[in-house]
Amino acid sequence: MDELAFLMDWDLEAINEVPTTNPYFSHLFSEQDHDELLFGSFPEFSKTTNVLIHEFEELCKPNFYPLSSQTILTSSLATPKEPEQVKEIKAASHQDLQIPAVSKFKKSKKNKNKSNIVKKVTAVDGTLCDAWAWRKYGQKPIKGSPYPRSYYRCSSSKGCLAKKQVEKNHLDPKVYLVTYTAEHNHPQPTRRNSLAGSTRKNNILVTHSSKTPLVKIEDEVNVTSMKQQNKGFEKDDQDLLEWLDGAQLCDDGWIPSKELEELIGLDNKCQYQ
DNA sequence: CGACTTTGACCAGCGC
DNA sequence: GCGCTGGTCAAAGTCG
Repeated sequence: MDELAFLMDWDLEAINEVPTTNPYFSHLFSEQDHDELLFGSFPEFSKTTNVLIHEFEELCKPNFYPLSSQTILTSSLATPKEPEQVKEIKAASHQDLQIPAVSKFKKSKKNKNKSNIVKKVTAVDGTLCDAWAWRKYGQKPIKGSPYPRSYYRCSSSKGCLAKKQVEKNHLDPKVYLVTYTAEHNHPQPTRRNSLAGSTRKNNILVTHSSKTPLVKIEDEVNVTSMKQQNKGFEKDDQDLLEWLDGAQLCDDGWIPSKELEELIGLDNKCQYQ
Protein backbone atom coordinates (compact mmCIF):
# COMPACT_ATOMS: atom_id res chain seq x y z
CA MET A 1 0.00 0.00 0.00
CA ASP A 2 2.87 2.30 0.75
CA GLU A 3 4.25 1.50 -2.64
CA LEU A 4 0.95 2.36 -4.24
CA ALA A 5 0.88 5.64 -2.42
CA PHE A 6 4.35 6.28 -3.68
CA LEU A 7 3.31 5.52 -7.22
CA MET A 8 0.26 7.72 -6.93
CA ASP A 9 2.54 10.44 -5.70
CA TRP A 10 4.09 10.58 -9.12
CA ASP A 11 0.85 12.02 -10.40
CA LEU A 12 1.13 10.10 -13.59
CA GLU A 13 -1.70 10.06 -16.06
CA ALA A 14 -0.63 6.99 -17.93
CA ILE A 15 1.49 4.07 -16.88
CA ASN A 16 3.18 1.71 -19.23
CA GLU A 17 6.41 -0.09 -19.76
CA VAL A 18 6.53 -1.40 -23.28
CA PRO A 19 3.98 -0.78 -25.98
CA THR A 20 2.56 -4.26 -25.99
CA THR A 21 -0.96 -2.99 -26.57
CA ASN A 22 0.04 -0.67 -29.33
CA PRO A 23 -1.24 -1.82 -32.71
CA TYR A 24 2.21 -1.25 -34.11
CA PHE A 25 3.74 -3.74 -31.70
CA SER A 26 0.87 -5.94 -30.58
CA HIS A 27 1.62 -8.56 -33.17
CA LEU A 28 4.91 -9.14 -31.41
CA PHE A 29 3.35 -10.17 -28.12
CA SER A 30 0.96 -12.83 -26.98
CA GLU A 31 -1.75 -11.85 -24.51
CA GLN A 32 0.21 -13.52 -21.77
CA ASP A 33 3.33 -11.58 -22.69
CA HIS A 34 1.34 -8.41 -22.60
CA ASP A 35 -0.04 -9.02 -19.13
CA GLU A 36 3.30 -10.12 -17.77
CA LEU A 37 5.12 -7.17 -19.18
CA LEU A 38 2.49 -4.67 -18.29
CA PHE A 39 1.47 -5.71 -14.84
CA GLY A 40 4.35 -7.86 -13.72
CA SER A 41 6.46 -4.88 -12.82
CA PHE A 42 3.62 -2.87 -11.38
CA PRO A 43 1.49 -5.41 -9.55
CA GLU A 44 -0.08 -2.58 -7.65
CA PHE A 45 -1.98 -1.60 -10.79
CA SER A 46 -4.96 -3.72 -11.68
CA LYS A 47 -6.10 -4.31 -15.20
CA THR A 48 -8.65 -1.56 -14.82
CA THR A 49 -5.82 0.74 -15.81
CA ASN A 50 -6.53 -0.29 -19.37
CA VAL A 51 -8.39 2.96 -19.77
CA LEU A 52 -5.17 4.80 -19.17
CA ILE A 53 -3.31 2.41 -21.38
CA HIS A 54 -5.70 3.26 -24.19
CA GLU A 55 -4.72 6.88 -23.84
CA PHE A 56 -1.14 5.74 -23.99
CA GLU A 57 -1.83 3.89 -27.21
CA GLU A 58 -3.25 7.03 -28.74
CA LEU A 59 0.00 8.78 -28.05
CA CYS A 60 2.16 5.85 -28.94
CA LYS A 61 2.35 6.40 -32.65
CA PRO A 62 5.52 6.14 -34.70
CA ASN A 63 7.48 9.38 -34.84
CA PHE A 64 6.61 10.00 -31.27
CA TYR A 65 7.54 6.80 -29.55
CA PRO A 66 11.22 7.14 -28.78
CA LEU A 67 13.58 4.31 -29.45
CA SER A 68 15.02 3.75 -26.04
CA SER A 69 17.13 0.76 -25.26
CA GLN A 70 14.28 -1.01 -23.54
CA THR A 71 11.96 -0.45 -26.44
CA ILE A 72 14.35 -1.98 -28.89
CA LEU A 73 15.19 -4.88 -26.67
CA THR A 74 11.58 -5.85 -26.20
CA SER A 75 10.02 -5.08 -29.53
CA SER A 76 12.81 -5.37 -31.92
CA LEU A 77 11.45 -6.56 -35.18
CA ALA A 78 9.66 -5.02 -38.04
CA THR A 79 8.61 -1.47 -38.52
CA PRO A 80 5.13 -1.87 -39.95
CA LYS A 81 4.02 0.27 -42.77
CA GLU A 82 2.31 3.42 -41.58
CA PRO A 83 -1.45 3.38 -42.21
CA GLU A 84 -3.05 6.44 -43.74
CA GLN A 85 -5.19 6.81 -40.66
CA VAL A 86 -2.15 7.33 -38.50
CA LYS A 87 -0.72 9.92 -40.82
CA GLU A 88 -3.88 11.92 -40.33
CA ILE A 89 -3.67 11.63 -36.57
CA LYS A 90 -0.06 12.71 -36.63
CA ALA A 91 -0.85 15.71 -38.78
CA ALA A 92 -3.62 16.68 -36.40
CA SER A 93 -1.44 16.30 -33.34
CA HIS A 94 1.24 18.46 -34.88
CA GLN A 95 -1.32 21.17 -35.37
CA ASP A 96 -2.15 20.88 -31.72
CA LEU A 97 1.43 21.66 -30.91
CA GLN A 98 1.08 25.19 -32.15
CA ILE A 99 0.12 26.52 -28.77
CA PRO A 100 0.07 30.26 -28.32
CA ALA A 101 2.76 31.61 -26.06
CA VAL A 102 1.90 31.51 -22.40
CA SER A 103 3.67 33.33 -19.62
CA LYS A 104 6.73 31.38 -18.72
CA PHE A 105 5.54 29.77 -15.54
CA LYS A 106 1.85 29.44 -16.27
CA LYS A 107 2.39 26.62 -18.70
CA SER A 108 4.25 24.47 -16.24
CA LYS A 109 1.45 22.82 -14.30
CA LYS A 110 -0.97 22.86 -17.19
CA ASN A 111 1.03 19.98 -18.51
CA LYS A 112 -0.29 17.92 -15.63
CA ASN A 113 -3.53 17.54 -17.51
CA LYS A 114 -1.87 16.12 -20.55
CA SER A 115 -1.31 12.43 -20.98
CA ASN A 116 2.26 11.51 -20.33
CA ILE A 117 4.02 8.34 -21.23
CA VAL A 118 5.93 6.56 -18.52
CA LYS A 119 8.45 3.94 -19.35
CA LYS A 120 10.62 1.74 -17.25
CA VAL A 121 14.09 1.74 -18.72
CA THR A 122 16.88 -0.46 -17.54
CA ALA A 123 20.17 1.34 -17.68
CA VAL A 124 22.69 0.00 -20.15
CA ASP A 125 26.16 0.20 -18.64
CA GLY A 126 24.89 2.79 -16.25
CA THR A 127 23.76 5.12 -18.98
CA LEU A 128 20.44 5.94 -20.51
CA CYS A 129 20.25 6.52 -24.20
CA ASP A 130 17.66 6.97 -26.85
CA ALA A 131 17.77 8.34 -30.34
CA TRP A 132 16.81 11.89 -29.40
CA ALA A 133 19.15 14.56 -28.17
CA TRP A 134 18.16 15.88 -24.76
CA ARG A 135 19.33 18.86 -22.80
CA LYS A 136 19.02 18.87 -19.06
CA TYR A 137 17.39 21.98 -17.67
CA GLY A 138 16.68 21.08 -14.10
CA GLN A 139 16.91 18.64 -11.28
CA LYS A 140 14.77 18.44 -8.18
CA PRO A 141 14.67 16.24 -5.13
CA ILE A 142 11.30 14.51 -5.06
CA LYS A 143 9.41 13.93 -1.87
CA GLY A 144 9.24 10.26 -1.02
CA SER A 145 12.12 9.29 -3.25
CA PRO A 146 15.79 9.17 -2.29
CA TYR A 147 16.70 9.98 -5.87
CA PRO A 148 16.30 13.36 -7.57
CA ARG A 149 14.25 13.80 -10.74
CA SER A 150 16.01 15.24 -13.76
CA TYR A 151 14.26 17.34 -16.37
CA TYR A 152 15.27 17.25 -20.01
CA ARG A 153 13.99 18.96 -23.12
CA CYS A 154 14.68 18.02 -26.70
CA SER A 155 17.72 19.81 -28.08
CA SER A 156 17.56 18.35 -31.57
CA SER A 157 15.39 21.12 -32.88
CA LYS A 158 14.60 24.62 -31.72
CA GLY A 159 10.98 24.94 -30.77
CA CYS A 160 10.52 21.25 -30.13
CA LEU A 161 8.22 20.83 -27.11
CA ALA A 162 9.22 17.29 -26.27
CA LYS A 163 10.41 16.79 -22.73
CA LYS A 164 11.29 13.93 -20.51
CA GLN A 165 11.74 13.41 -16.81
CA VAL A 166 14.11 10.77 -15.54
CA GLU A 167 14.26 9.38 -12.05
CA LYS A 168 15.54 6.24 -10.48
CA ASN A 169 13.08 3.68 -9.24
CA HIS A 170 13.64 3.62 -5.49
CA LEU A 171 12.71 -0.07 -5.47
CA ASP A 172 15.31 -0.95 -8.04
CA PRO A 173 17.99 1.70 -8.67
CA LYS A 174 19.02 -0.07 -11.86
CA VAL A 175 15.66 0.85 -13.33
CA TYR A 176 14.95 4.39 -14.45
CA LEU A 177 11.45 5.74 -14.82
CA VAL A 178 11.23 7.99 -17.81
CA THR A 179 8.22 10.21 -18.40
CA TYR A 180 7.86 11.64 -21.88
CA THR A 181 5.75 14.74 -22.41
CA ALA A 182 4.61 16.24 -25.72
CA GLU A 183 5.59 15.23 -29.19
CA HIS A 184 8.71 15.92 -31.15
CA ASN A 185 7.87 18.25 -34.03
CA HIS A 186 10.75 17.08 -36.18
CA PRO A 187 12.06 13.80 -37.57
CA GLN A 188 14.06 11.53 -35.35
CA PRO A 189 17.76 12.17 -35.74
CA THR A 190 19.96 9.41 -37.08
CA ARG A 191 20.48 6.95 -34.33
CA ARG A 192 24.02 6.82 -33.18
CA ASN A 193 25.67 3.56 -32.43
CA SER A 194 25.16 4.09 -28.75
CA LEU A 195 23.51 0.90 -27.69
CA ALA A 196 26.42 -1.10 -26.46
CA GLY A 197 26.35 -4.73 -27.29
CA SER A 198 23.71 -4.67 -29.95
CA THR A 199 23.08 -3.62 -33.49
CA ARG A 200 20.21 -3.63 -35.94
CA LYS A 201 20.19 -4.99 -39.42
CA ASN A 202 17.25 -5.54 -41.72
CA ASN A 203 14.87 -4.52 -38.96
CA ILE A 204 16.16 -7.24 -36.67
CA LEU A 205 17.93 -6.51 -33.46
CA VAL A 206 21.08 -8.51 -32.87
CA THR A 207 22.57 -8.62 -29.43
CA HIS A 208 25.96 -10.01 -28.65
CA SER A 209 27.05 -11.50 -25.42
CA SER A 210 30.23 -10.67 -23.58
CA LYS A 211 30.28 -14.17 -22.16
CA THR A 212 30.17 -16.19 -25.33
CA PRO A 213 31.27 -15.55 -28.90
CA LEU A 214 27.74 -15.97 -30.07
CA VAL A 215 25.17 -13.65 -31.49
CA LYS A 216 21.51 -13.96 -30.78
CA ILE A 217 18.70 -12.81 -32.98
CA GLU A 218 15.99 -11.48 -30.75
CA ASP A 219 12.40 -12.48 -31.24
CA GLU A 220 13.04 -15.08 -33.83
CA VAL A 221 9.60 -16.48 -33.20
CA ASN A 222 8.15 -13.20 -34.21
CA VAL A 223 10.22 -13.20 -37.35
CA THR A 224 8.47 -16.41 -38.24
CA SER A 225 5.14 -14.91 -37.25
CA MET A 226 5.72 -11.89 -39.41
CA LYS A 227 6.82 -14.10 -42.22
CA GLN A 228 3.54 -15.98 -42.02
CA GLN A 229 1.66 -12.73 -42.15
CA ASN A 230 3.79 -11.77 -45.12
CA LYS A 231 4.01 -8.12 -44.20
CA GLY A 232 6.46 -5.66 -42.79
CA PHE A 233 9.49 -7.15 -44.44
CA GLU A 234 11.66 -5.84 -47.17
CA LYS A 235 13.40 -7.99 -49.68
CA ASP A 236 16.56 -8.17 -47.58
CA ASP A 237 14.55 -9.39 -44.64
CA GLN A 238 13.13 -12.18 -46.76
CA ASP A 239 16.67 -13.19 -47.64
CA LEU A 240 17.51 -13.22 -43.97
CA LEU A 241 14.48 -15.34 -43.16
CA GLU A 242 15.40 -17.82 -45.84
CA TRP A 243 18.87 -18.00 -44.39
CA LEU A 244 17.45 -18.49 -40.92
CA ASP A 245 15.34 -21.35 -42.15
CA GLY A 246 18.45 -23.22 -43.13
CA ALA A 247 20.70 -22.02 -40.32
CA GLN A 248 21.92 -24.33 -37.63
CA LEU A 249 20.99 -22.78 -34.33
CA CYS A 250 22.66 -23.47 -31.02
CA ASP A 251 20.59 -23.86 -27.88
CA ASP A 252 18.13 -21.10 -27.07
CA GLY A 253 18.14 -19.71 -30.57
CA TRP A 254 21.76 -18.65 -30.60
CA ILE A 255 23.71 -18.93 -33.78
CA PRO A 256 27.47 -18.88 -34.38
CA SER A 257 28.59 -15.29 -34.69
CA LYS A 258 30.81 -15.84 -37.70
CA GLU A 259 27.94 -17.11 -39.74
CA LEU A 260 25.80 -14.19 -38.76
CA GLU A 261 28.61 -11.77 -39.41
CA GLU A 262 28.95 -13.10 -42.93
CA LEU A 263 25.23 -12.83 -43.40
CA ILE A 264 24.51 -9.35 -42.19
CA GLY A 265 27.95 -7.79 -41.89
CA LEU A 266 28.13 -6.73 -38.27
CA ASP A 267 29.58 -3.30 -37.73
CA ASN A 268 33.09 -3.47 -36.31
CA LYS A 269 32.25 -0.74 -33.85
CA CYS A 270 29.67 -3.04 -32.32
CA GLN A 271 31.89 -6.02 -32.27
CA TYR A 272 31.22 -8.52 -29.58
CA GLN A 273 33.99 -9.68 -27.29
C1' DC B 1 33.27 29.00 -28.53
C1' DG B 2 29.19 26.51 -28.57
C1' DA B 3 26.72 22.99 -26.27
C1' DC B 4 25.79 21.08 -22.17
C1' DT B 5 25.29 20.53 -16.91
C1' DT B 6 24.66 22.28 -12.34
C1' DT B 7 22.13 24.66 -9.02
C1' DG B 8 19.74 28.29 -6.51
C1' DA B 9 15.81 31.09 -7.21
C1' DC B 10 11.34 31.88 -8.85
C1' DC B 11 6.57 30.83 -9.82
C1' DA B 12 1.98 28.39 -10.07
C1' DG B 13 -1.00 24.96 -8.34
C1' DC B 14 -2.82 22.61 -4.64
C1' DG B 15 -4.21 21.26 0.04
C1' DC B 16 -5.20 22.75 4.52
C1' DG C 1 -3.81 33.19 3.14
C1' DC C 2 0.02 30.28 3.86
C1' DG C 3 3.20 26.71 3.16
C1' DC C 4 4.59 22.82 0.50
C1' DT C 5 5.76 20.82 -3.83
C1' DG C 6 6.98 20.31 -8.55
C1' DG C 7 8.35 22.49 -12.91
C1' DT C 8 11.08 25.98 -15.05
C1' DC C 9 14.45 29.69 -15.60
C1' DA C 10 18.91 31.46 -16.07
C1' DA C 11 23.58 32.47 -14.56
C1' DA C 12 27.78 30.25 -13.78
C1' DG C 13 30.67 26.51 -14.51
C1' DT C 14 32.38 22.56 -17.36
C1' DC C 15 33.67 20.08 -21.38
C1' DG C 16 35.25 18.92 -25.99
